[in-house]
Amino acid sequence: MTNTSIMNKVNLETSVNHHIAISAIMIKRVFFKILSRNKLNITPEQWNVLYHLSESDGLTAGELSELTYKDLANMSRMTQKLEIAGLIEKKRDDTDKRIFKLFITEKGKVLNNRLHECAFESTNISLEGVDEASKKIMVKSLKQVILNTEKFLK
Amino acid sequence: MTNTSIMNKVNLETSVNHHIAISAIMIKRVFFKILSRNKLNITPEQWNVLYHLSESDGLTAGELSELTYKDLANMSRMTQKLEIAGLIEKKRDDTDKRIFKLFITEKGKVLNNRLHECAFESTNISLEGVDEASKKIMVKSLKQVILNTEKFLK
DNA sequence: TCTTCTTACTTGTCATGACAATTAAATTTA
DNA sequence: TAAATTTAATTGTCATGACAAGTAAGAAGA
Repeated sequence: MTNTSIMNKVNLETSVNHHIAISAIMIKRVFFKILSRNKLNITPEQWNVLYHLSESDGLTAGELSELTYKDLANMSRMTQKLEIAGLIEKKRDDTDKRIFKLFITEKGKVLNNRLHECAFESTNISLEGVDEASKKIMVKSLKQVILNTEKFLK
Repeated sequence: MTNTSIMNKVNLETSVNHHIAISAIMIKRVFFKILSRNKLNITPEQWNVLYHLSESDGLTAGELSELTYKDLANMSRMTQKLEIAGLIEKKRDDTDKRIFKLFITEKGKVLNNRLHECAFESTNISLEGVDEASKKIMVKSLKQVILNTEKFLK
C-alpha cells in the first residue's frame, strides 16, 4: 500500500459536505411527506418548476434547467409530466422553432399557492432551534459552496 | 383567491432549505466528476456503503440503511450491485437466517482508500473560502436539522 | 404447538439524476 | 449559399429515492 501514513482520510462525522447531503435528503423527505399528507400529487422537484414559472412566466426548458440546477434532459421529462398534469402549458416560439416557452396554468397557480404553505411548514420543521445568525451564515456559506462547485464544473 | 394577503410565500433566494438542496446536488456532481476523472467506476452512494463497512465490518443491510439514511429497499439493491462488482461480500448469518452480514473485500479496501482521496479533493473544492468558524456553525446547525427531521418522520 | 405478529430483506413501479446519443433548427463560416 | 458548428429539446440507459407489496424466518401469544 502506498502512502497510507499520509493519506487524507475523510471523517463523515465532522464532514460539512456529508451533513449537507444528509440534511438535503431529510428535508426533501419531510417536504414529500407534507405534500402527501395534503394529498398534493406533486413532487418537490416539480414544485421547483412551478415556483419559477409563477415568478417569471414564459421561461424555456433550458432556462428552467439553469435556474433549478437540473439537467436539461431531465427538465424536458419533468415539463412533459407537468404538461400532462395540466399544471403548465408549452407554447412553441414563433421566431425560434426549437424553443418551447412554458406557462403556468390557472390550475398550476392554485396548486402553487398551496405548495408555498407546505414549503413554509417544512421549513419551520427542519429549522426549529436554529437561530437567525446561524441561518445567515449558512446561506452565505452555501452560496459560496455553490459558486465554488459551479466554477469547478465550468 | 382566498387569503393571498396573509399567505406565507417562500422566497428561494433566501431559503436555507433551498440552498442546502442545491449545494447537495452540486457537491455530489463535483464528487461524481472527480470519481469519473479518476476512472473509478463507483457512485458517491456506493462509496458511502464502502466507507461504513471499512469503519465497521459485518454490518447488515438494515444497519447500513440507518447509517446512510437510505431506504432498506434501495440499500438491498445497492449491496447486490456492490457484491456483483466484487467490492463487498454477503455472508448469511448462522443463527438468524434472515440476515446477511456484509464485509468489504480486499478489492473494496483498495478502492476505498482511493475514494478517500477523491472525497478529500471534492471537499477542498466545495468549501474553498469558507472559514472554519462558519464550517463549525454549519455542521452544528445541520445536525440540528437532521434531528428535527428525524423527529418529524418518527 | 399453532397462529399471529414482527423483522429482514427483496421486488416492482414511478420519478429523478447523470450522461451519451439523436433530431431539428438556428447560426457561423468557408 | 452550402457546409460545418452550435443550440434546444428529446430519448435511452443505468443508478438512486420513495413507497407499496411480497417472502421467509424469528418471536410472541393463545
